[in-house]
Amino acid sequence: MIGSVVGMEHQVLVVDDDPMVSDVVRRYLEQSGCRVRLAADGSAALAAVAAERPDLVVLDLMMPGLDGLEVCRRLRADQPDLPVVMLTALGEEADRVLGLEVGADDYVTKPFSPRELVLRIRSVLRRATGSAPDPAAPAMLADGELLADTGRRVARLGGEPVPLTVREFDLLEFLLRNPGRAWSRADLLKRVWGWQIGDHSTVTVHVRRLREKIEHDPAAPRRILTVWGIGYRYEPEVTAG
Amino acid sequence: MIGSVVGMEHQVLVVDDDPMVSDVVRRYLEQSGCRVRLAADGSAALAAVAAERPDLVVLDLMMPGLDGLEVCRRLRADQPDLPVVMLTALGEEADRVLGLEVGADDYVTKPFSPRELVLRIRSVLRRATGSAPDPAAPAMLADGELLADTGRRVARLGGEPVPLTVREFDLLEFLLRNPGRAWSRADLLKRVWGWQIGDHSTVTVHVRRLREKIEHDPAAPRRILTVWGIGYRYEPEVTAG
DNA sequence: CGGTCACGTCATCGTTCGGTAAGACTTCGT
DNA sequence: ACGAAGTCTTACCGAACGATGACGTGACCG
Repeated sequence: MIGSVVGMEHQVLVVDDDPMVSDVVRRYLEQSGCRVRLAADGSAALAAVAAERPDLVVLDLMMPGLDGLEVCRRLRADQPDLPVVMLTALGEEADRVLGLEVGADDYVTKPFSPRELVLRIRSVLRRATGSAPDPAAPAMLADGELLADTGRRVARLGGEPVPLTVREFDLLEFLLRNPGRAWSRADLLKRVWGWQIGDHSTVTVHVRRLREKIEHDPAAPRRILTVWGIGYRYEPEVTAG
Repeated sequence: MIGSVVGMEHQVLVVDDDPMVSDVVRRYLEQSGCRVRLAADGSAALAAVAAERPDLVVLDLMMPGLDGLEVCRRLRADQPDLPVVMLTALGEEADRVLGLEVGADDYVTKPFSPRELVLRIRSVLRRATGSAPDPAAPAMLADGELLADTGRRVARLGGEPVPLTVREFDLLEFLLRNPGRAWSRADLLKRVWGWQIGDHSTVTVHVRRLREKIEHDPAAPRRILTVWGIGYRYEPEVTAG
């Protein structure tokens, strides 16, 4: 059970030309307590946004006519605060960077688990509606000397700014949000990269690069620990609770 | 059973026409604390879901009669929240098929490592039960001073972390979940290693290594006891109450 | 058009793991 | 007490795994 978004019922506009997709998405969103409208193409989407004033738009990247990027740009021009979650396929040229560039608040790669999508949407909604302190999506993640400012997407180590790339920050953010537990490379690929399949060494390398930046001694990491035969685990400096 | 199992015991339905596969999967899942039901084909699966109300379904894609896709669709129509993990042979069709069309929550390609499958299943269950970012809620097996944290895959002896290898942890976990009775080496080979046949000395050696790490005096073990002529038995420090 | 940066991939290398074998030791039946 | 069967202990070695450095590509910038 996905559970309802606390407090109010949100209205979500789902824009996708494939009914197969939009239908599944709608069912899941409705289940989680959202009102849902559908639009099959870009211009319908723009019209629907004007008419319905949704709280969030789920936008497929590849569509006939106005594609997701273009729709997103026009939305941004008009309503910069309207949260947008992008749907992209793996094979598509545009990856997340492109999506984020035009101002999407999050993206989900196809094929995705509907559950995952709903979680992302809820997270974006929570952030967007600026609701009170939300333990599920704090803007600042801190552990001892290490601080991750998810708003500015900047990390600090004892006050000193640490330049992290997009991937590195995503990875760190995920680990900080899910500390203590051992995550397999496949898990990380899926939840940080949004890939269902892929080369596990990608994770290995990025963990290494991240360690290089946030561990005092990268050869003997104290935060991002290797769980042999399993994956990695973030060890909180300060034990929660 | 000793050891407060913090975190609930899930029921999982495994659907596969190949007993070879489903049997191994079942053993691993049971070892990791799930109750398991088997179904050999699609219609049996649907019946079992209706009758048993499992928390999660592991579904083979290729099956005679109703295949995994069809089963998944019908499940979705009825119970959109029931998590499904797909088993697929490495193939090209998998991506398109699996992502949206049927809404599987994850999939694992054959051949797979049973351990990886169990990790995925746990991961899906965790998300599904909505306890995602909760580092305090992994299943803990405890007996007196000894603690096995299955989330972190770390054991503790009186608070002090004890580094265990994958096999050692698996073995300990099994014994903690099945204390008090004697297990033959063949049993352990089957249920911990997933082997039907094999050298019994493998077990002997691993028990030795485990004792070395968790017994105060490995020469006079108080937890993992030898049952002469039979095998081994985990002796709970605290008698179940 | 170079130069830089991010990032995925690959090859290599050192480490760890874990199964096996062999000998020492203990238990048990006679 | 003796031999046989069972168990413990140690050492070894191939295989699996992770760390590391380097390369190729594409995006972005001057």
